[in-house]
Amino acid sequence: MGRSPCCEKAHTNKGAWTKEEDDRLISYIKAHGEGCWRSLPKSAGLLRCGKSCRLRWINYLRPDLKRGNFTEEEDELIIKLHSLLGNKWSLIAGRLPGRTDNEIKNYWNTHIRRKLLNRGIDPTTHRPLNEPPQEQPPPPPPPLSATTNTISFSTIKEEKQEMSITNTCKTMFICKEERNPVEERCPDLNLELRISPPCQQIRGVCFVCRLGLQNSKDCSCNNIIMGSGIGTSTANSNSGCDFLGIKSGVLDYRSLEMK
DNA sequence: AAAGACGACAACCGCGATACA
DNA sequence: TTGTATCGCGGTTGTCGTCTT
Repeated sequence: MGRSPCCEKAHTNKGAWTKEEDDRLISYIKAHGEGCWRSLPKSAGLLRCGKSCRLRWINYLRPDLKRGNFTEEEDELIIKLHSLLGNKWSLIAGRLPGRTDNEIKNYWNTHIRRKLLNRGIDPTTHRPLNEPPQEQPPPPPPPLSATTNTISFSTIKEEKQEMSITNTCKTMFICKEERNPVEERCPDLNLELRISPPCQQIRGVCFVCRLGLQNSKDCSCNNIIMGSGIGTSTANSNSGCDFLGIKSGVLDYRSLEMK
């Protein structure tokens, strides 16, 4: 039953990779291809965990990697993608050829985060720091045709991820605008997903409270009552209110479009 | 010049999803 | 159907180089 253990940790090297280890890994993968990470170390004569080999290959040894500084265009793309996807580094990396999730994650934490803070933007929410509470609900989003951004999800893996987002949405009462069911089967579809807090933030009670989590940090109706929240919550608006601590603006997937 | 602080990034760890026996 | 291994991901840590005092 099951499989044998991933690796014998007692007999594996840890820490920085040597040139010799790199060469062994590269030549083995060139000869046999990627995959079978579990058996790769033994076959390649490496005293490494398969997991470690995979990481080393994906992040540093792959021939298609683009090394060097990020361009301004890449910076802006990362920021935009992060505002849409959050810390989904692998998805973001999928949109930046030659860049890895680990590289982007490190770059985000060391450069972009600071860059956004200098701009007065919260790197987590992508909203202005110290944003004053809004008296009025945010204006309704402009017509879709005017706002749709195009993000191409080109790999099967990413499509799978998209599906998981959709499935998650369903379990979280997230509304999906099924404007054209045919598009769902098309790889070039515009998902037109809209993630909203449960439409029923009824009578000023947020979804978190409805789950019995009153006074939770995720409670947004406190914000309404106290008038001191991030300020976008309204009892009768679907747009712009917090949902489990995540801005619906951030979760507005209507702008994701499959290519 | 030395020591501590800080930044950058490579690598590890833990977890969830999935595959497999 | 169930238990376990594998894979892949995101968060965190460790280490090394550079800067500042």
